[in-house]
Amino acid sequence: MNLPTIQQLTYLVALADEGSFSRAADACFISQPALSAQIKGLENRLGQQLLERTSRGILLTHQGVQVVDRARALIRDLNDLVIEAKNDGDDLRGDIHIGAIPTMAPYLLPALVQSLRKHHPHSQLHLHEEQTHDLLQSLRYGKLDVGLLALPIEEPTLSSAVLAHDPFLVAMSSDHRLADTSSPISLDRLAKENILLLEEGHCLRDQAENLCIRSNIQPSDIQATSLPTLVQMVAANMGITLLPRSAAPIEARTGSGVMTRPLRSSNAGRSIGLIWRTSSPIGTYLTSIISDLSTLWK
Amino acid sequence: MNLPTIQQLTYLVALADEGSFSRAADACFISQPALSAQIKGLENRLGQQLLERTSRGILLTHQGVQVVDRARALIRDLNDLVIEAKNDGDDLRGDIHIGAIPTMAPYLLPALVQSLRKHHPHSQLHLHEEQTHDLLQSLRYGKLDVGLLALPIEEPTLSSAVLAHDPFLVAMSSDHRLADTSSPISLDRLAKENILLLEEGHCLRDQAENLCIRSNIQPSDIQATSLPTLVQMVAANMGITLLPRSAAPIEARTGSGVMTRPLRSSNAGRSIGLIWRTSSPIGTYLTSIISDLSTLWK
DNA sequence: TGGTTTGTATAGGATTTAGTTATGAACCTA
DNA sequence: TAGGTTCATAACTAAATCCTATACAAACCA
Repeated sequence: MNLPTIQQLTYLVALADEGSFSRAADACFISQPALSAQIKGLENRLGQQLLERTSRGILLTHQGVQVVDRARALIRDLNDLVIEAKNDGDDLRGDIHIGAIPTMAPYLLPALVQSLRKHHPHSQLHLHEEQTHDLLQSLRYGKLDVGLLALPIEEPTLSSAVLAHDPFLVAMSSDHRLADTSSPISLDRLAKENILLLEEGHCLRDQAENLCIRSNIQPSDIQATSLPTLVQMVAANMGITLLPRSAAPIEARTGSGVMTRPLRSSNAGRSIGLIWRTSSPIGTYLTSIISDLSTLWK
Repeated sequence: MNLPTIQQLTYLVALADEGSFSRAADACFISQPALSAQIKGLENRLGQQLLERTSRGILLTHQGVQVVDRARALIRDLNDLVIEAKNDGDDLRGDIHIGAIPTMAPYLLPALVQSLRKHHPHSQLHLHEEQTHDLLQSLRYGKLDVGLLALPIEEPTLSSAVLAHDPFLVAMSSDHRLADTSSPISLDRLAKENILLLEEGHCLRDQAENLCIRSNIQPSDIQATSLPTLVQMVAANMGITLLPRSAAPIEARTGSGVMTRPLRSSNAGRSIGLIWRTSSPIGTYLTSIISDLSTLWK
């Protein structure tokens, strides 16, 4: 079915208000014949005579009155739609789905959430914890809007920004023989130690493993399913591990039975970054978040 | 402000429903580039990105969801408007203003009203009593939709139809010396009588007066303000008068003190007719009324 | 890894729609 | 009867809309 145009309805309303074709045409800033043609078109589409043309102006038929009433409401609603849509511009609204990898979520998400809530108080945040691979997939499919993970990630459809560098610390039980001081320790000293790693799938595992390989260190074949578990194993003196500095305040807090020492003359670690679809408008709104967090985590 | 088009909103809704430009374009029976262009235009008008274009289809932004919701409602309302307007075709609806001249209203309006209510039960009838001149003016200005009056009336913007012929009867007091029989009476016999007429302004007066002049009869200079008054004067034996046959059943009913005799070999009288603006759609609906009444009053 | 499918965007041209001015006929008013 | 209304019509122009063809990117699949 061929629907009437909003324009036609607008003209009809003007015609009803002004009471004559010529005045209505002036009010609409178009010529009188143009208005005549549009009204005629509207009457044709509706299959109804909406008004009587008299020598003195116009008279609305009963159908005309009905249509004008509804048209007014319709135009008002359409205006509302536009206003509403235009207002919706200064901050993000609605649901934002945030994903974070498990080795970052507990330690870094709180600050991200805080910053987002500060800048975009009208949005509802939803938090998800996924490993990098799944997180990227969810991002591509629109299940997530932003991801917090380790960079670099090179993907044509995704954009990312580094927030901070997250150096690795050596974590060991407080009883461990290397725990006599908290001064930097060189990588060589770890060669004889039993190095515990996370299980496959965690990008942190890959990063730590790579570091070991590059330093000719053979890691243990015991694998932990999560960072807290890993730290528990360290606390139980089953070995030592490489712990991101960002996790230390929580995992190696005083009383945890675990202590950390930085690596000497090495900036081994991971990059903490945000990632999002390039096509998503969220990119625009993330700049302030990024500057917030990179300051905080400097 | 440049409002979005209903078409653009329709396309947006289709896009939201189908999830991809190509499928939505198919559903709308247009090409995919055409749809792309329209959606782009809509986004421009709203100043908002409504959706993300991904390699796999589309994702609605938060603004997109909002706009789609409102757009659905708008399209539904517009459809309602069309359906409502189209349905409004089989019978008349709403207010119909009917005017009748005072010498017809009491006797003929009831049947007209009955017929209108039968054929157009959804309309509200409003009755007005005006003399011909004012009635025609009200008709032209749209204050009335139909008039019941004496024809012929030749006006370029008005159409009319004759319903019946309404012959004049001679009305006299039952005590009158002509009241000895109810057989036809010739015009000549009235020459010596005192003929009472209505006051100026009533078309019935003009018609009766013309008949008198043509027949060389001098009417009385006493004038009645209304037909019932005139009949009262006749009953009081102040003279006789010419009474339309349509008024007789009421004005000269048994017990009224008045009786009537037809005119011999004369079809003097008036034509009962309907009149309306040619430009008014009511003309279409009047045909059945006209056939009703012309049968009834044959 | 290369071909196919499935997405969207862009370019150029045809068509339709909406607008213009000019003009005309009917009517009101002075 | 002249002049100013009214709306309608005609002929033309401008712009919006849509088409086909093409490009290009990503996902899929053998």
